Amino acid sequence: MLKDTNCGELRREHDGRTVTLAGWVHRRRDHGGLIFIDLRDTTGLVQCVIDPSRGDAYAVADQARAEWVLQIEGQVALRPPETVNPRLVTGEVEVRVARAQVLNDAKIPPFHITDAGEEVEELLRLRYRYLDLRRDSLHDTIRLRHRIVKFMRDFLCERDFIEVETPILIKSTPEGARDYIVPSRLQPGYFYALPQSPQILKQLLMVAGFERYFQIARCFRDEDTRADRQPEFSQLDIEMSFVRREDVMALVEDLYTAIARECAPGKRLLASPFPRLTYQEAMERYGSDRPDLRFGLELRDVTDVVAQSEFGVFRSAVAAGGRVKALVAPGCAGYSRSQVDELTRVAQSGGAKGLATLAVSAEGVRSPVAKFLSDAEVRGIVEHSQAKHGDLVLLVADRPEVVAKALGGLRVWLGERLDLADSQVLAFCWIYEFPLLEWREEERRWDATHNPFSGFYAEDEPLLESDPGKVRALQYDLVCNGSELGGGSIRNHRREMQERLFGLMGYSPDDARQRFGALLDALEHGAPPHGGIATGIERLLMVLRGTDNIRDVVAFPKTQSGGDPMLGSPAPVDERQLRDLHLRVVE
RNA sequence: GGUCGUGUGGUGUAGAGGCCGAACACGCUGCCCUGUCAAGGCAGAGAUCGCCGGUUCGAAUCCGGUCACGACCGCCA
Repeated sequence: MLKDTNCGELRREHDGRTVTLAGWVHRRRDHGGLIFIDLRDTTGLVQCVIDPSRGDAYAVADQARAEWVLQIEGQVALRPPETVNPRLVTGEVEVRVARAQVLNDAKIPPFHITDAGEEVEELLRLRYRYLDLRRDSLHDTIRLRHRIVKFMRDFLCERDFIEVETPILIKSTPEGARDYIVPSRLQPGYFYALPQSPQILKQLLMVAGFERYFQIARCFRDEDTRADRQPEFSQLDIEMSFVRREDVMALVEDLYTAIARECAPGKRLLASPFPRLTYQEAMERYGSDRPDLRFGLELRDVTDVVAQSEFGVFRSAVAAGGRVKALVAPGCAGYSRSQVDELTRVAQSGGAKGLATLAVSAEGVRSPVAKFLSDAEVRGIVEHSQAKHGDLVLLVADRPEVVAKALGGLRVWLGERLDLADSQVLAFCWIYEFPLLEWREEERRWDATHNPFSGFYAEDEPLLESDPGKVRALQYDLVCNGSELGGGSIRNHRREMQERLFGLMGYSPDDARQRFGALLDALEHGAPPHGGIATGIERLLMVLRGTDNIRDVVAFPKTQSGGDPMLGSPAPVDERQLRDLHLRVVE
């Protein structure tokens, strides 16, 4: 080794020890005589002092510049008391340099490699990702990612799970997300697809009798990115045989509780065991199936209060089977016209046609719609919404889904604007009892709300014929701080039932065989009852690191247009390669 | 497919039709300096304002297009 000690690990008990370090010049301070070099390696940094009396070492320190790679030999010494730096973990000591050697020089960095202050344009950071990753915060995130993944592996191995790798080149099964496809050289005109998830393969492993499987699985979805979505990402994929919903949930809850304790010591769990909300309840109370439980701001139903109102917007919405719900913005009664307009835009982006507001104060209620409402109605709204003096009541009237989406969006927006969420808190919760199916009006068919292999409550079976939208799936989502960390279900392990569901989803028996033949066949060969879950690695890291940008938790992320500015991907390929693959680029 | 935002020395910003032959901070180069830690002092180099076109006597600034990056809607079983 070119080093025998890590920079960031030196402490006062190492006083007097002779060490060899190797790392990067983090900062150099030249006093004309003395030169200080903060030498950085993956563990942190330590101050090295070079005295002019050390001729060769001094010459090295004299010419060294930021990000040069040096090997330094010297003696650890306690700093003079008045020069101790309490902001550095290594600040009580320094290394008195005896010898120094340049292992490599470095160009002037294209941007400041530091977490202090300014944000560098992200494109530049991505082009030089290997430099950006040197920053403490990113470096630490990638190391945390490793610790979490290792923790998951250790945790599951201890509980008799085995990790199985499943193929990356599989078969395209249209529906769901768009597949990335890979042309076959040996079979002209045929294509592989990259997995959107190993769903079918892990179910087949259950049929194969492994009983407890997991994988840190790479998944690929050719859809537009978002702040929390990349074209490729990782999931902790789990599947278990002979389990009930409770077993899977308990396992995952134990795992995530332990991760929070071991890997995020600064964070506090809001509640343990994790609260459980039915989908119905989550939508009613929070207007979302992934509620941020770090703050209240629950939605209140005032439909009954205004059902007979003179106010046409409310009355007609109710008459059409819709609802009127309220959200209280605490302390916002004084909002200006433009601030209320902003709230309205948020509501509209959630699909609402408009937003009615009531400002509650000691003097009474001010509202642009007051003239349409009776005193009793105004009183009823204030009472039902539990608004206090100084609060602003926000009302949306529409179909229940629209009301939920609009007010749910406003709730999240207000949570941010009013800084209601404690960033040190992890509010895990489970959402369960999702509807199994939803009606797709454009395609005139039922479709799985989550996953077409989900089982459902046995007692709901008659509803499959009479009212499919009411069938409750054995599906559960793990949610934390308003982010969907993952979801899973108990699967259908009998062919007849799975085929029946495919039928409801509009697949002919032929279609179903075409797409899911291997799984359907396998279900006939003694498939055990089974279920599992898949949770996003990046989503978890985002929550733990408190970032809203997925690129912060991926070593080499892609841009919004799916490219990598460092590698220059995607890129054209040689004519020769295309020929081998029986492809021609048109246009 | 759509909506919105951003693009000025190496980096981050300022600039709102003539005051811009583009300012500031950091960085960089040179000189000075033996206890700093975002070291300090002095001097200096460095950008025609993403790209193309238009309006105007005159454009970094206004307009159109385009490219890149980002946020969002659609999409993400």
